Amino acid sequence: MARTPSCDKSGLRKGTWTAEEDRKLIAYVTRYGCWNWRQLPKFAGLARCGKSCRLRWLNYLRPDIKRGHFTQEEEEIIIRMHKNLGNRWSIIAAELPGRTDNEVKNHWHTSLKRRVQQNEEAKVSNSKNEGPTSGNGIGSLQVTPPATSQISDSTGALSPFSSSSEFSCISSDLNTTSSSNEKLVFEDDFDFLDAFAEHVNEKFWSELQIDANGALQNQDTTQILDACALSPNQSSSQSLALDNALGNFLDANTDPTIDNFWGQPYVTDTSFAAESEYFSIGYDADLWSQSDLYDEPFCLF
DNA sequence: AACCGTCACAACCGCATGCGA
DNA sequence: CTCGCATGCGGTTGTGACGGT
Repeated sequence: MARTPSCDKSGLRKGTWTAEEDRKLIAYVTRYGCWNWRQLPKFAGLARCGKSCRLRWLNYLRPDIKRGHFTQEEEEIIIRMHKNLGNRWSIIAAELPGRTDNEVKNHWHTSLKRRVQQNEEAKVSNSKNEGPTSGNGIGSLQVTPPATSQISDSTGALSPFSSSSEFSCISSDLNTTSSSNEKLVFEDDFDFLDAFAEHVNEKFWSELQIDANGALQNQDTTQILDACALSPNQSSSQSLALDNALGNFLDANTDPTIDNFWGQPYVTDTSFAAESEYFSIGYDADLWSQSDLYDEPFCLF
């Protein structure tokens, strides 16, 4: 279901995202947020256009994405709203927590559209046979019940990054989530990344609560991420080092089998981040304040 | 086993919109 | 008001999977 990787004339990659690219994007957005999609790939060490990064994050990598089978209730909402609004996919998707406009749109074109058309045809046929009183309106639209396999997975098949029900009970309070009791001390930038990678299979996302717009709800977390954010004013050598680190840090620390890594629920623990000395050591406030790009508060995701 | 048509969906593209200078 | 840039949105395409013949 993926495209063959390719490369366009400008040297930017197109097509299927590799696991390594995903990890780079996740690591970068997780840590620094999406301060500027166009600039992001450069700092994240990705040979992708910003648009592609944004799309990949919003439609696939975001932690609150719900993937897999649409429930009957979700399908009814889509059908009803499409009837009223037409192809306003983003608005329709907004009514379906965890669903993206792209996914809703795809589901409509591949499944619901045909089903609704058949239903309409059936109604027309019935009306011819039974007269004008047979129509019941939108609410009567027949929605095919989910298959047995779908029923057995009543929570919906979630993305590799949200594949457990843990997301439905995310706690955002870093002060109360130090369950891991781990206090890690980071000696430099890359140790943070290494530590991040060590926890990437555990409970990372469980510490973050993200609203419908993808914004962090926990102020403490936002402040932390503000403080550790990387300035584009870094020297080129710093940027280069960062690129290398971002490209390799997870490889060096995560599960050796990529398939296994991506098959795991994307949940890890960030409580260590809140307690780390890294955030008070690695942040140059003066340098930071010089950057016009960062005048606005960070918006993670 | 090979071929072919269809399905599902990730990803791309172009246009629209919002916003700050 | 205009312009340029960043982001959002919806249409469309490309590709692997899968089932039927």
